[in-house]
Amino acid sequence: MTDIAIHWFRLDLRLRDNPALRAAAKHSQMIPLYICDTSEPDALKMGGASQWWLHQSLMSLNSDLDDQLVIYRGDPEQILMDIAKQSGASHVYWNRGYEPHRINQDMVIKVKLKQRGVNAISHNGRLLWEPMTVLKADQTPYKVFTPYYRKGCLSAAEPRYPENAPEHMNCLPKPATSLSIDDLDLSPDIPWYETMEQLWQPGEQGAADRLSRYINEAALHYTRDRDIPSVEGTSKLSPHLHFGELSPNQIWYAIKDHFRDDSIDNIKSIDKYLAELGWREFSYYLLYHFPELPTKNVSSRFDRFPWLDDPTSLRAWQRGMTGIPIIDAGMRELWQTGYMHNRVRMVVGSFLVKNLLTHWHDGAAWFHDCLLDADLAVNSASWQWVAGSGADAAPYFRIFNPILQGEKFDKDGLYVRKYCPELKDLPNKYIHKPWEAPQEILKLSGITLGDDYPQPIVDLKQSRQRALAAFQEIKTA
DNA sequence: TGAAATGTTGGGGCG
DNA sequence: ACGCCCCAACATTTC
Repeated sequence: MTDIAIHWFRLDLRLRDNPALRAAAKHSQMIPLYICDTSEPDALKMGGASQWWLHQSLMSLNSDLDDQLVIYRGDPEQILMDIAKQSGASHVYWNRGYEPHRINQDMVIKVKLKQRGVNAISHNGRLLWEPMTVLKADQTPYKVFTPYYRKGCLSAAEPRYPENAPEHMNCLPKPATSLSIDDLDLSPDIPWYETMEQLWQPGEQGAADRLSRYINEAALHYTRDRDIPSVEGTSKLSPHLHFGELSPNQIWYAIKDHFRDDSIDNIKSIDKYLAELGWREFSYYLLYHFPELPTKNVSSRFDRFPWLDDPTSLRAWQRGMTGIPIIDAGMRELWQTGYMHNRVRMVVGSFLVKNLLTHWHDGAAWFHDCLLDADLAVNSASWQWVAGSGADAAPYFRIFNPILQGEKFDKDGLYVRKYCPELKDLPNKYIHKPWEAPQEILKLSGITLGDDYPQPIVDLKQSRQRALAAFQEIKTA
């Protein structure tokens, strides 16, 4: 009798610590399968940068699988059904997703496969603590991060220790109908990704390299360096994590094991970093328990918030042409590299939602389009956090002053000068507020405001007042 | 994982 | 020497 299993790769593009893959590999033969899902809702369609990453990551995975990766495009339900039938597979394995449409899709597929006598088995390959297992004493979900993390997660059972890659994978010959990675048409025609190629190495090996570099070079100084965008003070693992090129478990234990015997001073940095993984978990948790997170304000009083709809200022923000250096540097970093430093993400988010009174949906959509690490759960939860409409969100009146943020975290203007080179000759005193520079200094620096670099599109003080006034309108209930 | 406005304190200049 | 004022530095409150 046949003993064939399918492993359905999704956001778990790795061989190591992949529970579903391990389970599939135990069968005498297996089919490693990737499906380019055309049934996804629009809001989830990948932006260009993410597509480029996916292309690279699939290349890497396929190479690790000795060119055995089977690829199709279409509706996963149909494709899985067809392949199971043609191959005679008795089992299908995958790692669970937590996005509402994926939960739904998985449920439907499970039922249909079972109707055909095929076992469908899902594993946890994505989270340290799965959302359905973490509840308050009264069986309702947490709404505040700290108790969620401390009581709900850290005091619960320890996360799974990472597993090795399967020892053997006996892959069924690849069917002739399998597409090639190029057939998926993920790589853009215009090679705008050349900058990204310099900065990133998608795939399981790239993820492992990035993790060990972080552990060896930055982890001990995380609390000191993490807010300084001109310094490599963060791990930059987010795109790798999104595509599942490594699991949070691998990060968690690589760090815990490596710094096991370290002194109390260093533990601060370690715990702070691990808590950031906790925020990622919290985002997935919120999305699971509040499936409308991507579109609906968690705090419903924001439904009445008087957002402005001004395409001109939105576009200035998107293109990094607001006239406020730290904002423009961040938005240009995003556009050029597919990434933005976390501190700057908060500052540009606050600016869009508060100083420009733009709905957080617009910010989330642009980030989703441009980020290599675009992730529905994290992106939605983070924008609601910035906007003040989320669970355990930043209070609305916490409005960042981009000048002060710049002066505090980019003191010498290194970050601004890198992404706004037209400002590079301004002295530090004015690098975060060129409009306050005396004429002669602007002239010496080769800048004509409104020509080489924009005048600020809003007055920071006035727009701050306007935001506070707008917030007053929705304050009751 | 703020910022600005307002309040308080204490050292030093000065009549 | 003393009290008064100024104001920087820090603390608290408010948004």
